[in-house]
Amino acid sequence: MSLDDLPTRIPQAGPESEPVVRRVDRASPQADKVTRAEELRLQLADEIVRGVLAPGSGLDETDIARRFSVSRTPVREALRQLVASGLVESRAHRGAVVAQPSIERLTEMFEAMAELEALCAGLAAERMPAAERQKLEAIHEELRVLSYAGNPERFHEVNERFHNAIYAGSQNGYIAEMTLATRVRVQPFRRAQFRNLGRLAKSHAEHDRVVVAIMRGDKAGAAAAMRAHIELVRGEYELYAVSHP
Amino acid sequence: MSLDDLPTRIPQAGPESEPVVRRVDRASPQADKVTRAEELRLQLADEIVRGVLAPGSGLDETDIARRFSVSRTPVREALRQLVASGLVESRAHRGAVVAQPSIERLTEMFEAMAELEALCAGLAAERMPAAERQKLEAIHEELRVLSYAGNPERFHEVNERFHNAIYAGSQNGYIAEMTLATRVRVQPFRRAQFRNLGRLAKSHAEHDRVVVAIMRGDKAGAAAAMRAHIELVRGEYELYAVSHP
DNA sequence: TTATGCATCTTTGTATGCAATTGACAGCTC
DNA sequence: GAGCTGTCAATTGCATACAAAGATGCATAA
Repeated sequence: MSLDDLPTRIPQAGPESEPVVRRVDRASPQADKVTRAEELRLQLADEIVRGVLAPGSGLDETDIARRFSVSRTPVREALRQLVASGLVESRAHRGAVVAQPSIERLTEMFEAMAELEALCAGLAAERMPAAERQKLEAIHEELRVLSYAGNPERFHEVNERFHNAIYAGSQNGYIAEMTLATRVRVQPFRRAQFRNLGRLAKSHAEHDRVVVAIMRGDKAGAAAAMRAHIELVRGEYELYAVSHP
Repeated sequence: MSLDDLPTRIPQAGPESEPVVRRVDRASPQADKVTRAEELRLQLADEIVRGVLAPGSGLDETDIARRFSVSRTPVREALRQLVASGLVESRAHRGAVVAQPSIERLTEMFEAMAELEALCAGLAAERMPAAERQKLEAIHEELRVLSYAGNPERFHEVNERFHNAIYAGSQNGYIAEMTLATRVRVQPFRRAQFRNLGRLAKSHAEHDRVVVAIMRGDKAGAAAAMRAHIELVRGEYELYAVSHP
């Protein structure tokens, strides 16, 4: 599963400042895929992850084709790739819908995410280069400020950078991609999370334990702290799921 | 990423004996997809995993279409899905080839596999129901016999069942699928592994530590033993990779 | 009134033709 | 002779037409 081109990218260790603003982030060594199918896939994935297309929504090939002014062929290819990535489900001759996992499945996905993120945190504690550690601390500090400011959207954005930095810290691109893919798949079901403002400060406190452990090179501690963090996040979700059945 | 339909299936906890022999194992609740694209995908995936299509082989749409007596459309869809699953790589307008990861990438994948299998083993030690534990022991015993008999093909087959039983033992379908997907992706690069006959007995000895720990409910021990096992497997691979550059 | 079967209709699956992009090779210039 | 450029062939990407499989709704019978 190549996740090089999922909506959210894992920042690499290279220079932070990008000289040019591009419509789509295409810094990966793997060259651009400027096909319509690819653009559609990115667009649809983005809409699913951002909640514009709610879980369960029907994805009519003809509708989508009309909407983007292309034929059904690239739409079909995009949908197939989304099916493979788990964001979309489809059955032969019965159309495709935005994936709507069962509660049991979501529980499994959260458990997997906790374990994967814990793995990344543990590996990061062992291996993360000094420069990356400093950047992680900087992001963490940014989150501290934002947790006071109480801006959920911005917090969410920087929070993603925080987690991505830890994925990259594992120094294992494959594990980082799996972890990100799991996060992306869970994303549609945790949108409203940071609406709860008290959550921001709590989240920062949990992050703090993770960062301290990583800085200290404490593998087990970092893994445990991250696992706890994700499990608390999952707890918040359950409240949400129950109140919105 | 839905792996419900990868060439190798994770056996569930249900009754072992299947009353009817089917061409393709389709016991999943998710109904059959009897489209040509789907058949092609399974067929091609199988050929890649079995080594019939070597890494780096070109996958010409027209050739494949002729070979299977279909049009290019289902071929394209099958290839797209294989790209998404990681077994195939493709660049726009330049065709598709069987995935040929770099040594670095393969190292990452093996590390991921070690961690995922260790995770499964640990969870299995905690959660596996008694009936499944007994089946695991039975498979382990089967492997013991086969390690004497020295039949690499059969050993390989039962070995897969052994690992699949542990994936299922995690009681987490999502983690089991990720682990299996990783195994499948690595598969083309470890074909010749059990040619080395001495490896069979060693493998069984390593498995033994895993099984004992699982039976004892020793989470950490099971994880550690499995991690060690996979890392040894990786060691064997490196020898193979070096001698066949 | 309800259930069942048939007809039709919508939607997806497949085939095929054309357009666009790429990589190579030949010919030209320096 | 080396390097560049333009043209060409091969292959993929996209569009459209047609076929097939579910879904829907109505009619009819119990």
